[in-house]
Formats: sequence, structure tokens, C-alpha cells
Amino acid sequence: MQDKQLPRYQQLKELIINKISNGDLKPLERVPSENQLVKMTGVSRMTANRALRELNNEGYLDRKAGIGSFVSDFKVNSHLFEIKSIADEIISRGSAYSSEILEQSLIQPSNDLSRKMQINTTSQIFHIQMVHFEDSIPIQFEDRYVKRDFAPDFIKQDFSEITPSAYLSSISPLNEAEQVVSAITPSLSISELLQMKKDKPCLLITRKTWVRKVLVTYGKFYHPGDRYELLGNYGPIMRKKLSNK
Amino acid sequence: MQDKQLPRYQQLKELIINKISNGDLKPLERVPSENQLVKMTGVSRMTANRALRELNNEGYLDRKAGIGSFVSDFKVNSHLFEIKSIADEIISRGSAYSSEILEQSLIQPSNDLSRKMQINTTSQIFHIQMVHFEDSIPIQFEDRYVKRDFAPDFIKQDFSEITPSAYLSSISPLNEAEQVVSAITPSLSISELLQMKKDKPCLLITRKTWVRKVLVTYGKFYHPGDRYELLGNYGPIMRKKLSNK
DNA sequence: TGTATTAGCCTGTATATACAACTAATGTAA
DNA sequence: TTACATTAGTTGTATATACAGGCTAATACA
Repeated sequence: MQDKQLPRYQQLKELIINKISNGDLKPLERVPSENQLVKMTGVSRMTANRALRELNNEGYLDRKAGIGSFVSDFKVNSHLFEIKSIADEIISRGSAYSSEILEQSLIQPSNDLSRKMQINTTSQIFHIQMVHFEDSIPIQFEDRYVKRDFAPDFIKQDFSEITPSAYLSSISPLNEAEQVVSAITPSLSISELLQMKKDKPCLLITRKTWVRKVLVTYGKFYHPGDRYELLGNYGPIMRKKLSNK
Repeated sequence: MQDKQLPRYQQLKELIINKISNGDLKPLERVPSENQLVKMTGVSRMTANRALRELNNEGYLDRKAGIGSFVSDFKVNSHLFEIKSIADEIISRGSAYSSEILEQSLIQPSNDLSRKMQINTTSQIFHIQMVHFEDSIPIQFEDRYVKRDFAPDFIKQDFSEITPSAYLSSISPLNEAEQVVSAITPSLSISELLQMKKDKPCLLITRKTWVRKVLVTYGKFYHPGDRYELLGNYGPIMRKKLSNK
């Protein structure tokens, strides 16, 4: 595979990761110390140090000065942050996903809409309205517009099989997005669609996405306030380390 | 401040992070090379190497052998830096900022709170409650807890002069944050503090912030749904490095 | 002039060495 | 027994040194 020799600290890391993943090393079990690795593999201590230190930063190990290095207890569930569509999100929670399509059509945009989507009023755009369910409970009402020339076959898709988000991503990766989050009191019709009680709040996400600086879709996503939260992580990837008491 | 001297590679990292966050170093701009850092600060090259290498792993920098080190173009990070203070946000809109402090104290955390802040129940933490006004209209109710040893002088600050967020940023750059956004119906007391009409929705932001993997502050920020929106811009999320060719 | 070489940067890796700080276990003296 | 000191093993940091390999620009050469 790699005709290029991997650096020794990387070989060491993979050696240990393999032992963890195949069960040779179990959670909370001790890992060879730096000096033991030096004797075992012939590398210098700094190289062993780098391997163990990086495995610590990456969450595989817990290290303590004076004690030793141990396999982490928590799962190394990486890449949980690449959630593309609400369907994946629901499924990843172990729930059953379903949807109901209310409208799927090609329309002439209003003045306001054509301005929002940065097109002239003569070009037509796609419009879709649907409700997404988690275990038969409505979790999102999606009201989305899509530029026609970006996804000419949008109208033909069966969005009970693939969500609009997932379909659009499949055409081309979306490079840029802007979203505005607000709390509103939903209109009566939306409140009914989401099976919400009267006067209950609604989390509204208004999102625009661009591909190569061209806006391709504009949508409003309504969530029942008591059934949905929006999570955001900022900065380097967080792995929670337990504080040493 | 920190009674403990930070390691030199960490000082170097924070020096550079600070220059990025205050604008001295802008995205895609060149960062001093390892040898330049050696001459500038007197550390050894390996120490400079560790600082730059870790900043690279954490996504702050892009490095290429033979070329140099450059500030990353990730908007995700700059977004975090911009979240510094609601006062700045209000002032940048050309409005008048004012605030009212409701509580500022050192307390014993409840079991639930100590768990959230990852400390034991014997350590005390700071608690502050205040309302932020835009042109005399309440725009945010802040309910925040701060770890004592991160900001020992927190209790002495005059937060009518500097917001808690800005003060905390001034101590050390906050490098990681997690926020959960939800829509709620506020309690009566909060509704009154924000001068909201009955049954109007509230945008609640629950935010945790870390410095060097240690959680330092946990806060809830309530906004009147009809007076506040949360804006987010997202660029290409690329945690993994591009291949060099 | 055009091309090849070289010099001089840069990062990436690897080693040897040293000292500090922390912890647990052991030894020693009161 | 108890309290304190010692010791060995661990991680954490810092330095000096070395070489490899990528890239650019100046230089030498045909």
C-alpha cells in the first residue's frame, strides 16, 4: 500500500491502536511505558514519547505522570460530526425515520423570493415542503427552494427515499453555508403539521448554501422547541478528558 | 493569573493564537518559521517545532515542508473568536450598550452543577446574572458560572465596564466551545427581566467553553425570540489535511 | 539565452541527554 | 506504630544535534 516508509512514531501509534482494536489491550489496561517501548522496539525515548503523547491527545490513552499510560475508557467514536441530513441524524440516534411530502413543484418565484435567491423573476425554481418524523413524531418541517440549473432533476426525485439535503450533497459538495437561528411562535398551520400545542415555541433555522460562490438553495426548517436542539462545536475537535479529580 | 508557569511550547502556541485572534496575523498570512522563533524567543528548534506542529494538528495553521507555516483559512475558528462579547456586537450595530448586574457571587455548586462543570462539590465557583440592553431594550439575560481557579479575580470585576465574556477572553484565549441552541417558553421571572410578552418564545443558548481541555465556564443565555437571531457562517469543514500535491 | 546545478531556506523525523514533577512503595528513625 | 525520608519508575518538558526531503531562487555553465 504505502511504498513510503511510515515514520517510526506513526508505526508505534498504529501498533498500539491495533492492539486496542483487536482486544489485546482493553480499556483501563496498562500500556507499555516509554522506557519499555524503547527496550522493545529500539526507538529513542522521545519517539516513544511522541507516539504516546499523540495517542493521548487523540483520546486513545490516558496518561499520568508518575503512574503510567492506560487505554481510555470511553469509546473512541470518531467522526460523529459529519451529519449530512436529518434522516442520518435520526437514524444515528437509533430512531425510526419517516417523512411525508406535502409539495414538490416548479414555481415562479415572487419578487421577495427572487431577491433572496439572487435570481431574476423569470427563472423558475423548485419548491418542496415536507415533514420529517422521528419514531412517527414530527421533528422538522422543511420548506425549501432550490435553484433549477443546479439540480435539474430535483423534481423527479423521490424524497421519501433520499432527503433533499442528501440529494443536493450528492450532486456537488456544498462549500459554504449561512444559517440564522431564531425562536418564533409558529403559524397555526405549521403548529398543526408539527403536532405542537398552542403557543409552544418553535426553533426556526433559515439556511442558505452556496456552491462555488453561487447560491443554490434557500430553506426554512421549523423544529418543535421541546423536541429539538441545535448543537455546535467550535475550535479543535473536542474529546472530553476526565479531570483528574 | 496562572500561578503555575506554562511550558514554553504552550506559551508559544498562545502567543500565536493571540496574534491570530486579535488580527495581527490574518488567514493565509505567514507565521514565523521554526528558526525565526528560535532567534526571536530563544527556545530550541524542537520546542518551536512542537508549538507549530500542534497548532497545525489543531487546525490553526497549515504547514508545508519547504514552504512555511501559514494561518488557516477556517472560518469555524474565527467564528469562535468573534463570539467574544455581546457588547461589541451591539456597539457594532451602532446601538447603545448598557447592562444591569443582578448577582455576582461565590457559591457552592449543587450536585447537578458540579457534574456539568466537571468539578467536585467542595470547590466553589463564581456565579453571575446580568441583563444586557441594546438602546435600553433588554436583549440578553446571562446566567453564567465560572471556575474559580481560572479567574480568581472574577468576583472583583466591574462587569458594567467589561462583559464577563470579554474579561474571560482577556485572561486566556478560549480555544474550544460547545453550544446548544433551543427554543423555549421562558419562566415568568426571565420573561419579566427581558420585558417580554406572555407566551412569547425565547432563544436559549447553553454554552460551555474550554481552555486547554479544561472547562472554564458554563452559561445560559436567554434572548427574546423577536429581538435576537443567531447567525452562523460555515466554510468548508476540513479537519484533515489535504495531500501536498 | 536557456538549462542545469547549487545554495539556502523550510518542515519532518530521529536520537541522545538532561532535569523536573509526580506517585507508590520502601526504608528509617522517633 | 507513626511520621518522615528515600528511592525507583513514570510522564513532562527542554535542549542540542543530525539528516532527509521539499521548494525556491540565485548561480554556474553550455
